[in-house]
Amino acid sequence: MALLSKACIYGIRASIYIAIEDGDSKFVPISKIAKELYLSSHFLTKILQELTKVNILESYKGPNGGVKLTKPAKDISLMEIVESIDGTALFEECALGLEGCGHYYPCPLHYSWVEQRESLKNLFYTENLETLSESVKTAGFRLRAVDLNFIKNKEEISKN
Amino acid sequence: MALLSKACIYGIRASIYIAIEDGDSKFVPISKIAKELYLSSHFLTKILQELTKVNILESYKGPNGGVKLTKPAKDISLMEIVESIDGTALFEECALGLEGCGHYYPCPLHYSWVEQRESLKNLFYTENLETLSESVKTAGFRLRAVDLNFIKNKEEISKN
DNA sequence: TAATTTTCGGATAAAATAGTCTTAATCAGG
DNA sequence: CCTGATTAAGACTATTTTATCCGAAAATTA
Repeated sequence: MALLSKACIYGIRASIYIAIEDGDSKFVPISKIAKELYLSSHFLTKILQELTKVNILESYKGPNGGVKLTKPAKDISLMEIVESIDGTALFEECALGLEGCGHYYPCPLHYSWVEQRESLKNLFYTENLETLSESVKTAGFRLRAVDLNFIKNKEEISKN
Repeated sequence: MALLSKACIYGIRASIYIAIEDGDSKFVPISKIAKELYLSSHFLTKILQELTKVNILESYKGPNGGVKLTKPAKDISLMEIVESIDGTALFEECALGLEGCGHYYPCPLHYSWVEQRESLKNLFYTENLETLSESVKTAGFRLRAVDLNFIKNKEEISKN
């Protein structure tokens, strides 16, 4: 099991890409994003529709159309995107899935998990489309898959 | 999306229950565990079979049979259980799902996530069936659902 | 040996997630 | 005001996860 669903991961990658392409001032076609990030354009369309619905993106039909950010990249946190696609379960719920878990009726994992959860929440609130797109633009951080066939030492490159 | 799958959550709750019932020295019937924790005994049987397969549990058929821990509760970490059921993705993989993400080809979230991931890993390695079952036995921490119909202020009880 | 209790494991069903495809609406440019 | 390009929307399919059911096998008790 992963931390985020694929839909969410794709939505985040696409959003960062839009920010890189100055998608706060002009429309970026979904087909272009999908091609650049090696994603299915149909699936991505469906995901970005959700972000349009919650007003993180704005879409425009027809030639020169596409999607763009509704506000400056620095004002869109990762949290907004994740909550829109995966919901708030990860940041709000009990690790053991017990309803009503809290200080009054804690589960055995409650206090450790709350601490962890808050730290995770903080991470997602702090990261935003500006910080993330900057690290791609200036430091060459990666937004898409690497063709592992060209890599000699696969163990090595996965080191932290 | 939640942190852990339901199968995993049920497996953890059941394991803690087994530890509480001194399941390191005697067999505890799965039907009893399921009944006490309000879980489907069939589904739980299937989940615990996996824990038997990886040698965290030992099973015995027939009357007075059931499952028991293969080693002392304090030697079984939460990590062992989670890895057996949900795999290692959560603790090893890139938050954006990029293969080969690491120091050499980091994704924009890499360094923040690695820090978080290590902290999460530490939590799961530290917690074990003894610490967890102790908090249920001595502090009355909760292993099963509360009937929320009896609770007046549902907001209040979910406070951290 | 027969009845009972329990796990094991395969078959199936239901629900959630992931992904594809088609159609309709809309727009730009000629 | 056509025509081609482009996106939105939603129907459709596939896969994975979650859950149930049932018969078989194993062990115990009587």
